[in-house]
Amino acid sequence: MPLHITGERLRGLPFQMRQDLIAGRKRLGWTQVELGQKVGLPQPHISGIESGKVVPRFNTLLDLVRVLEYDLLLVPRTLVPAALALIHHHSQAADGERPMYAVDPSENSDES
Amino acid sequence: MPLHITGERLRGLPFQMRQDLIAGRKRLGWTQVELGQKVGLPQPHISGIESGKVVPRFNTLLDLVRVLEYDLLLVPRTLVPAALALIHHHSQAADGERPMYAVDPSENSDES
DNA sequence: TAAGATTATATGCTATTACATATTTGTCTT
DNA sequence: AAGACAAATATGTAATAGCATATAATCTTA
Repeated sequence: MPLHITGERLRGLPFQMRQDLIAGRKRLGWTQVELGQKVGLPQPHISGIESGKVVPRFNTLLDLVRVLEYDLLLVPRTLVPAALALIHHHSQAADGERPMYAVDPSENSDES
Repeated sequence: MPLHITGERLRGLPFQMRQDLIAGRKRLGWTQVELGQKVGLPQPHISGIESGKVVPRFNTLLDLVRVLEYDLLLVPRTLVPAALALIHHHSQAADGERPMYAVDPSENSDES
């Protein structure tokens, strides 16, 4: 199925991040219900987050990231390419390390 | 019960991240008003975010991170130390790249 | 096909961030 | 001390994620 990014104004998390969350969950062999239980969220919420229908709060996102064995790094943009190279070089567990700036510009912007 | 440290229900962003946001803003020589204008937020909001009184929504945080020339990376936890080493090695502008997992329980930030 | 498991959608209701505005406090400079 | 700039605090309203529940759609497997 074509995922035309434009037009479909999903104000969900960046596409790549959602893919990483889904990949992380499946890598651990968890269902949305199981993941939800570990972070205290109902399955519909996990579904909404993964599908980009809702944006979780930061703390909720942090919980998800942590149980999925990820972490969020705040990195100076000039160093992002180097960090990415390092990560990709070691890429062992699929790809879960894209920067937010790499996401398609059409899916997020200032809401002013 | 001896409180102070734990139990401090600061639902703000992780201490380190707030410090990085502040450091980034000051590195660019911006006031809270100026930063707010660039992301479309009033000064009191910037204040609340920086002081840990409120947690911005993800998109708001992303806007702040971007204008401050940072980026958020979702990294497999096993690779975080390597990424940190790389970043610290290049440490150009102080420290603006701690991982969220690094904030220990004593992240309590009520310095008063 | 049928049954079960998994995921997606729908609806109220609650909680809290976002927002606007005003006020206050603090710091620095003159 | 006074003034200007910066940052923090306070209040009220609006928008939205969180939540619980129910139900549908999809996928898997016997």
